[in-house]
Amino acid sequence: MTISAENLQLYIERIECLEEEKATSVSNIRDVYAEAKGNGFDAKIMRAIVKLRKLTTSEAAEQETMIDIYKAALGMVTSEVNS
Amino acid sequence: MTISAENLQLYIERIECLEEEKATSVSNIRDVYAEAKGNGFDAKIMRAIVKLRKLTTSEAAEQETMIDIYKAALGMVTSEVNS
Amino acid sequence: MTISAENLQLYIERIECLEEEKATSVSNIRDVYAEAKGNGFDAKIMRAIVKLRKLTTSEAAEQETMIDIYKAALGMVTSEVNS
Amino acid sequence: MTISAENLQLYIERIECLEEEKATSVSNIRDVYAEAKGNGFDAKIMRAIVKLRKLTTSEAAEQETMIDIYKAALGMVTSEVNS
DNA sequence: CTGCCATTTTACCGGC
DNA sequence: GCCGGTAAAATGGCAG
Repeated sequence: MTISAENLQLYIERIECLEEEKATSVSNIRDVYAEAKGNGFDAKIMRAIVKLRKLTTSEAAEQETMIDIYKAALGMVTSEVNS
Repeated sequence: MTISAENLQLYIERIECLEEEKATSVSNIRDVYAEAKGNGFDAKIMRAIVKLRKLTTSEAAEQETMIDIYKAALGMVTSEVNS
Repeated sequence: MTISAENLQLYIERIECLEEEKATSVSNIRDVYAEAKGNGFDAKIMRAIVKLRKLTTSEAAEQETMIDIYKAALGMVTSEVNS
Repeated sequence: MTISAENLQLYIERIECLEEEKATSVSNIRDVYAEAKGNGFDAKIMRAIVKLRKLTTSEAAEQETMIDIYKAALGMVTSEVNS
């Protein structure tokens, strides 16, 4: 046999373990939403809030990227716009 | 009424914490695939394997069966559906 | 045979035809970028511009959705913020 | 230098036009799947079929072989790798 | 050839 | 309980 079965086995096991961890987190998140809902909160709105707070962060990075690109674009133009 | 902004705050925080956990797991999973790849394994195939092991035997079989039926209907090799 | 092979055949063919169309468009898009690049333009920047112009439209809808959700949220609060 | 904003404009417009074409195709494809589903076909399986038909026979076989090898390495049923 | 980005597919969640 | 839409994951394609 040419592929090292042992190593493969170990990788697969590590992955499956991590996936279990992940599944637990997902499950817990669902539980919190459910609990909140049980106390009168609207899950949809909560999701929107969570999403928004994520975006506020990651969107900044995105904007930065865009700005960098446009800086580059401004260096590029050499343009004859009014031709 | 006792539904309070404070409670909402707490729920949001719990969720965000759990999402961070989840993100960590996801990141770790990616790392393991990357490491495996670095040692000559094929990540795509590994993903297929992990998925297979998740499926119960009957589910996997059922899906296969369906695909075979459709293939047969289209005259794509394999088996005799109309026997 | 229990699934109507003919209908299936037809659906598959229609899909494959449409996919071909789509592939042609994709290919043409690539060609335009390549041509532009050949004339000194930076494809990356062009992609950013195209993306931006798309976002400006579809992001408006997204924002609307968010606003609606928050309107609903404001209707919901009944809040005791200062408890 | 002749690289002009006007040319850029034209390229962008051509791209946007082609992207619209592409979007139409994508939309039509979705519609066909929806119609098929409405007539009792399983869209997921149909997608699998379309994908299969794209793959050359040899590619499909190769992938299958790889999966079997990995499965064998993990002691997951099927075949004898080390023969 | 590797890493990144876009697209596509899958799974989840909320509504009917 | 199912369906539709929405978000996450995975695959594939492109540039460097």
